[in-house]
Amino acid sequence: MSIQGKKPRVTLQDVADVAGVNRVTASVALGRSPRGGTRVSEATRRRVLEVAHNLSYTPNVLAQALHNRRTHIVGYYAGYETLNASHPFAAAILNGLQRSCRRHQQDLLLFGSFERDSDADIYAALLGGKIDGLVMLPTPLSPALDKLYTSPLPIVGIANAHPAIPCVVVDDADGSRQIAAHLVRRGHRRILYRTHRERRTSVQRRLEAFCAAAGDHAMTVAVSQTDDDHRLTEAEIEMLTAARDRRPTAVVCWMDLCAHAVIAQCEALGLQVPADVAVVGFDGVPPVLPPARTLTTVSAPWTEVAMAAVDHLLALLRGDKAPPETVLPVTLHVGDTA
Amino acid sequence: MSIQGKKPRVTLQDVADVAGVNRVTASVALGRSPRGGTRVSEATRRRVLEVAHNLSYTPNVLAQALHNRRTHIVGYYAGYETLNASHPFAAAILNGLQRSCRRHQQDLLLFGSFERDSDADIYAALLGGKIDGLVMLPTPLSPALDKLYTSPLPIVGIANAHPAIPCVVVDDADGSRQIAAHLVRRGHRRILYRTHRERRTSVQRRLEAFCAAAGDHAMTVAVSQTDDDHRLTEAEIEMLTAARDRRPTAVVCWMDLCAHAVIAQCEALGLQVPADVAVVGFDGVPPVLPPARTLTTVSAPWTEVAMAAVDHLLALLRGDKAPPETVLPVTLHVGDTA
DNA sequence: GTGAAAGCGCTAACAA
DNA sequence: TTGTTAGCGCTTTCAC
Repeated sequence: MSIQGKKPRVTLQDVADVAGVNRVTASVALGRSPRGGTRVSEATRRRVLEVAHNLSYTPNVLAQALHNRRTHIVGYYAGYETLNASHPFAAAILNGLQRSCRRHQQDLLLFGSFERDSDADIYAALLGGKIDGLVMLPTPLSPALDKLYTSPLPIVGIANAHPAIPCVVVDDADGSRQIAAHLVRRGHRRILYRTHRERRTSVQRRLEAFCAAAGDHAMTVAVSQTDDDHRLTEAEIEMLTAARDRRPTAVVCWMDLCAHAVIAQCEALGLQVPADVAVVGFDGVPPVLPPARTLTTVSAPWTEVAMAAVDHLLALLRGDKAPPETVLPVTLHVGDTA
Repeated sequence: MSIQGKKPRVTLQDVADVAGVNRVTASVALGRSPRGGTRVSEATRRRVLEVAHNLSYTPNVLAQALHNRRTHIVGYYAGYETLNASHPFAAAILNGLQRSCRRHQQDLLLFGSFERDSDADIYAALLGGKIDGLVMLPTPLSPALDKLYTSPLPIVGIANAHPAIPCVVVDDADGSRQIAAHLVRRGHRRILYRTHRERRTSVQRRLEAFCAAAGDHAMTVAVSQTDDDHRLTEAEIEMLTAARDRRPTAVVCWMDLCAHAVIAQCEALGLQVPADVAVVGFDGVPPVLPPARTLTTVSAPWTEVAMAAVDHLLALLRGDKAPPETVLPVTLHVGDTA
């Protein structure tokens, strides 16, 4: 193992000293300056460049950032949600953020879940100046974090719309309508819609659009609201195991992971999917591993959402403005579960 | 949408001005200083704190970092490999890094793949001072990047051992031996071992240990080396479809994703898994979605590897030293494919 | 207990 | 074409 962290970093002053010029001259010669073309003589420039190379000089981006007020770091904050990269949704977002950041030569700083920290700490971490702007997943925040939206920090939201910031979302309502239309075609009339308790806009929009569309198609919808996406409630089990002519013939879940959990539990209850109950999800991130069941789901372009979010954020940083709400289209993918 | 990026940040000077004290006094009063307890009067301190709170003052971490030479940011660089969060391995690593970073109050900066950038650019990005230390996936680097190992930047490697830096790896050799033992018990004698062309130490160790163990167990091993983990080569297909008494009865893959691809293709060729060919993987990251087949694989604690890496990195930053090679144990998980 | 001075490394503006 | 001055926001050292 090498002697790490021992050598002091090579500074611009060092380069200037060796090259026998002023710090500033060296700085300009290194070419990042505006009209550096005429400022430094060709001879000097070459000398400085050579010295810099010999010394393996790398500019201290911190000092640059302090001066320019630009770190070229974009932050991602998943709200109170843990940023679990194993979660297909989170992974898709992360991939999009990375792609876009690379394209724009920005670095990506991940803010994980802060369960333990106070809101003040989160606020400080986010506004400490490490990042130029923030992409976030707007969830119902505590009041203390509402300050975020009026802070000097440029913010773009994804997945959930929020009136205070530009947001990039998918067409939740349309997805729900597509699901409803599909189920009607398959002859379903009694639906169990499984939603999430937290009032995120995307969750709400999916639910409302589905209920509306279901009404138009003369389907009856029982709505089940829960915190735990992975376990059926007593009430749900009771419904699903009721008499054949009364129980719902399809379960629509607000997101894929929930749908997969439902499938597993239905099968455990002796219900065939989709023969006895059809199951539909929402998100449609293609799995890397071949899954047991190909879920019928609304496929949403989460990677593109993340990329658009970074684009908009950088527009804000340039002083341009970003559209309040960008809605990306979704598609229904019919699998073997509904 | 709010007026973003307009308000100037509130600075320590602002706080000091309003509180009617010197910048320094304010700084000390804010309590980050060593013996601030006695330095500032209780009255002053309270006043400063109150003003700071009223103004929603957040210290500029950049300025702090410039002074302290500590950004409290840990970087992760996946080498030339794309950091694909959908890849179970990458996701497990990311989760581990995040957990450990949060625990240690560090931020995590992701360096994506730099395919397009020159080595010099990578080097500059990594050494620019944004990060205090780096966790990386040592892969056979270009000579230009070898400088990284002798640079002042503290580095800890994961997954692949590298003599120049402290590394955290899993017990590749033991995993291979467990696989060999399992296959012998199941009566396999002719094995196809599918390895990767790039000479990473983990890949090498798995291969060598497997061949050695296979030899001990009197199994014959055909080694197939390839760039493309997802597609069987002509030669492999030929082997697998040879006469029953000559073809390999088991395929051992250097990693899970490869194994899943092999399974799919074997089945496409009309070969039953595991009846006609058994398939074994390596990595064993538990999938979030229920997979079609439960792979027989060596399960490695990648999340813990990542966490240990951050721990060691922070030890280096403290001036302590980290063990050259930390080896974490693995376990064979017998699924339904071998 | 408090203020003044110096410096972290860099760059924009102004002189020479 | 080059050097000087000043300042980004903060903290540590040393006088008062």
